[in-house]
Order: sequence, then structure tokens, then C-alpha cells
Amino acid sequence: MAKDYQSLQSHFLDILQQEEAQKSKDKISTHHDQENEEVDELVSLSLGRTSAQPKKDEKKICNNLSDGHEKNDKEGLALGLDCSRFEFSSNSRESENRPSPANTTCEQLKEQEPTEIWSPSKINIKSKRSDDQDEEVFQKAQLKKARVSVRARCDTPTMNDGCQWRKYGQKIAKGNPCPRAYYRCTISPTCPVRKQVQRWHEDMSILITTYEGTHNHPLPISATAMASTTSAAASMLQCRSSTSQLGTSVSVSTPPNLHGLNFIFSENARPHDQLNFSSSSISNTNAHPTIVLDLTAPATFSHFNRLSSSAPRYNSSSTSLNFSSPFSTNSLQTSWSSGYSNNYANYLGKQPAQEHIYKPYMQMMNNPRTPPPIPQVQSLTESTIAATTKIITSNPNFQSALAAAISSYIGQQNVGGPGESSSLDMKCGKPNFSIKSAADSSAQNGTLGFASSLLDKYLPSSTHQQPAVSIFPLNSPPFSASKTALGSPVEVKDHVKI
DNA sequence: CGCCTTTGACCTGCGC
DNA sequence: GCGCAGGTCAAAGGCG
Repeated sequence: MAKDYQSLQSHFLDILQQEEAQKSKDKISTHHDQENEEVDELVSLSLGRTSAQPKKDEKKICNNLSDGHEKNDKEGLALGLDCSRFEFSSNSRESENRPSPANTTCEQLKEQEPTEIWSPSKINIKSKRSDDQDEEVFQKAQLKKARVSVRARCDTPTMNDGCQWRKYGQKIAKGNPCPRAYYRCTISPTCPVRKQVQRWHEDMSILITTYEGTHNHPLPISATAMASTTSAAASMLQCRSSTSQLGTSVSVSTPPNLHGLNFIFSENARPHDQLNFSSSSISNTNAHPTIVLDLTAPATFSHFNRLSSSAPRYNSSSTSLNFSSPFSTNSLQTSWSSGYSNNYANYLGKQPAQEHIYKPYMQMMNNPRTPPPIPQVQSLTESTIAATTKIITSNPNFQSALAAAISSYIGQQNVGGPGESSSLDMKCGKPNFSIKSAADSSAQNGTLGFASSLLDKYLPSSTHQQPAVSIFPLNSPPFSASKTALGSPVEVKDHVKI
């Protein structure tokens, strides 16, 4: 009954949105003709869920989403993570012309099986809608599963990620004398998740584990960390792929208990290209969009800046949201322990039942003098978080640095050159984090949208005055956000305009 | 005996 | 069409 209800509700909302989209489409088409020379893409970025629609409708949908969010409180931040599941099946031009059939409610999102995005029906629809060769190529690439490649120093043959794997093949891949092993998840016989494990020939201590697919079964707690990590990374990648066209580099480092984990998006928005991490070149197939999570390098802001500027040939703007950590990465590189998996899963909203773990820390941040209550679940991350929180709260530079970062971001949004129609809207009264940028929308869908989810979910009303400080102590170290314009203002092609 | 790894064969996609 | 490379299959064998 619930399924039927949700199905009907989804259908109803689809119809509503199609009507709204049709209205806005008419408006857009008139504007589009005028601005055609300047803007090739027109994508609404409101958390990646709505296509071009009037603001009122946008609000409406946001309310719907938040309602769903509340209804599915236990699902926590799934909103931010799952955005790509439908985004991935649409591209920017489609979203320009019609709403994504799935961009309605959180329930609907959750209804979707991970494999659904590859359903032939959608593929056919997409094929029919392609209107030029480039788009066909683009869509073909979209149809290939996103991959998440994790680089980590590891002495064991495979990284202990908590899942059960069965090896089904081994190959010598070109360019790397080390054999590549193929594993599939055996927790569920129908689980589509595969992973490839290969040593990096330039540094045999580095293990490159590439994950593909999404688990369709409950995961052991010890496996949620990697699953959430890869899921989030893939989501960001897919968000990015679905809406961006060119040149955005996004790096999201992890909460303190995952310090050192970098989500890297740095490419010219060819979705089939691999997303390379800095100068390292993991020779992977470029048939799949791949994101590289590098656990071998410390997550520093300077490093990210280096990354951002590492692709100047793309001549495009770069948007970054960097949750950088002041800590070393060493503690993470041994194994994926259940300890931090708890917290990172929480961070990603996949384990809402453990919400109580970090809520006290948020409260503590609001009142740093109050010692945090003892969480019910003991893990090594408690001490990590406590230490992190202590450092954050005792760091007088944190607030000012954060304020400067946000001011910088907003400032750049406001003073963006020609072609830069970006804005960052942080409404603190009611947790709201709408992002509109001329730069890569998907990145923001993935990162800021994710932040938005955090905000929506966890920002207490009492912290409205200091939203920035209140948001990130949950799990995050000093936070910085920046938007680095690499390209000239002239390069507005492929940018997104609201 | 069941599960797992190994490994050669086979399939598929892609570039030339 | 051909060759190459990536990916998968499945029989054979090892191990507890």
C-alpha cells in the first residue's frame, strides 16, 4: 500500500512539475534565444532537484522535499546523497527542457533502486531526446556506471572495507605490471557491486581499490564507512556529470574522523573522463566516470588550491568546497575500522539511528564549556571528535577564518565577472542553503547540497546567529569554502545560468 | 563438502 | 574487419 501510495504521489507530483516546467519552458525559450550566444546551458541548481522553474515553485518543491525529509527523519541526510541517483539519468539539457521524472520527493528517491537509473526505458527516452552527436556521446558516458577509486596505503592484499567479497577474476592491465583483481560483493547474491583491486606500480604500498555500483542490501556496520564514502563520492560525481558541462574542480575533504580523504573533481566535464587527483595519474579506463579518493595525501587547503589550478587548460571556473582537516591522514590509512565508520556514516546521513553520537557534539559546540554527554555507542571516533571539537573551539582563528572564507565566497559570487551569475544564499533564520552558481552546478549539488542537508537536518534554531560555527562542529574540522575562478570572465560557455 | 581462488577462454567495446 | 584491452565466465584445484 505504501508503495502504491508513493507511486501515485510521485506520479501526481510528476504531472504537477511537468505542467510547471512547461510554463517555465516557454519563458525560458524566449530568454534563451536572447542569451543563446552567452549561455549554452541553463540549469536550476536548487539542490539539483528542480529544473528551471519559477521561484515560487522552487520554494514549493523545497517544502515538499523538506516534508519528505522530516517524514523520513530516520533516513537522515539521504537527500543530499541520493540526489544523483536521478540526476545521473538526466543531463543538463534535459533538465532545461523538462523536469527529471524523479525529482519530486525524498520518498521517491528512496523508492528508486540503485540500478533503476540504468533501466532501458530511461535509456531509450534519453536516446530519443538526444539532438546532436556530442550529446549522444555525453549520454553514452552517462550510461556507464560511475566508479569510485580509493587510493590508500595498505599492506594487505585488499583493503578491509567491511564487505564480503568474492574474487572472480584477475588480469594484467595495460600500464601496470601488477595484476588487477576483480571482486564482487557476496553479502547478497544479487548485489551488483564490484570492486577492482590493484597495486600502484609506482608505489607498491599503495592499493587502488575501485568500487562500482551500489549495494542493494543492508551493510554490516563496519562496511558502511566505505559504502557511504563511495556512495557520496559517486553521488557527487554523478551530480557533477549530470549537470556540469565544463571545468569545475571540487574537492571535499572529510570530517575529522576521516581526515585525509579527498573527493576530487577536476576535469573538463567530460563525464567519461577520469577525475584525476592532482598530478597523480591512475591509469584507469576512461569509459567510466571515475572519482578518485586519495587517502595517501594530506588534505590541505593549499593542496586543493594546487589541484584547482592543476587544470588550467580547461579555462573554466573552479568551485571548491573544502572541508579541510588540520590533522594528518595517517590514522585513516590503516584500515576502515568500524569506529570511524559509525561517524562517517552519520556524517553522510546513512546511519541516522546513530544520530545521537554526534548531536551532543553539536550541542557542545554551541556551548563549548559544556562537556558532551557520553554517547551510547562507544568508538574510537568519540575521542577523535572530542579532540577535534576541542581544537576547533579553542582555535580563535576558526571563526574568523570561516567568516573570511564565506565572505570571500559570497564576495566572489557577488562580484563575479561577466558571465558569472552566481549567488550563494545562506538563510540562517530558517536553515536554507540554496546555491546558484554559474560554475559547476553538480558540484554544488553534491557538496553544498550535501551541506544543505546537514543544515536542514541538524542546524538547531538556537544557532541561527552563528550558522557557520554551528554547522560544522558536528563532524567537521575548520571549514573553508572557496570559489576559484580559473577561467577568464569571457568563458561563459557551458556555464550554468539561473 | 562447501567455499574460495586461480586461470585460460570467451565476450564486448573501442580505435585504427 | 581486425586487433587490443578490459571485463566476465566457469572449470579446476586448494583449503579448512
